[in-house]
Amino acid sequence: MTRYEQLIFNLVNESSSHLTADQVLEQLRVLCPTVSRATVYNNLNKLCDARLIRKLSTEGSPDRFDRIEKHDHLVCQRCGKLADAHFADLTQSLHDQVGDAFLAYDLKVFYICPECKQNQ
Amino acid sequence: MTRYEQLIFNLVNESSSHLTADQVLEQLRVLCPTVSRATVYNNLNKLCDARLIRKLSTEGSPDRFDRIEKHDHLVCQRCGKLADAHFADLTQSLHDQVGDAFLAYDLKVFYICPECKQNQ
DNA sequence: AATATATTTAGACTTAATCTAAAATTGAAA
DNA sequence: TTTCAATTTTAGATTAAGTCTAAATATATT
Repeated sequence: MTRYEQLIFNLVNESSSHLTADQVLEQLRVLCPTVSRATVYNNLNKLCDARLIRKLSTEGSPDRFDRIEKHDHLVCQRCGKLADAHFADLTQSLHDQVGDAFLAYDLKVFYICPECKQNQ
Repeated sequence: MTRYEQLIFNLVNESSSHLTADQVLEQLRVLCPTVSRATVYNNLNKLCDARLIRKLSTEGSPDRFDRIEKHDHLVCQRCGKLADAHFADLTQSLHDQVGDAFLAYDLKVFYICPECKQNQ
């Protein structure tokens, strides 16, 4: 693992906030002020390919990067904010239904987050 | 409902292939050769806001639009192709876990599609 | 028919992400 | 170590998806 790969892996894993590539760049520049945007994308993609982190495509906002550890997400329908959640595990059930071709799943639960509920 | 709203609603509902905005435009131009890209986006977004269709954010490809009727998706990890699927319904269970804030959910199941399995 | 409201249009603009080709770094072999 | 190949980084250009703008057109209301 290269230095940047390690640093970016750590940033994504230590953050609880599903960083965008831009936010990773911003954080990384604290330590390495000259690092380029392309390096951030290169390494984020490499880490995704290696399944060391995962990419979350969220509607209407740039992709976000998340730790690989299995968990689900709550997505606020109003403000778009993401929150981690742990719902009942579907792996076994889906594996049974899909067969050996099954790899993984992604469950997004849409709701109105407490802050938006308050301000409505 | 305006004429274009209706036409676009029909296209999305009659297609089994999760059309992108560009594909909707292409289809629509068969009937209305002068329709503009902005009109397609305007109406797709209006239909989404009205919950008459839904948007699928898929990683690495443009957003796709789908009928609203409840169903899940299989996503090929290799080629990215989407296929419809019906897995056990989670609505009740999620509603119980999330409470009244719950709105809906989106389940994507990653796998290797039969064609990719063949060619590997 | 007159007027207000909503929709459409073409094209400019924005944003996210990728690509490019040169420079810098790393690592292995001699 | 020096040499050479392979990898990584860089800055900036490019691409692609989607939004925005403001004028023109169409629709609805009185």
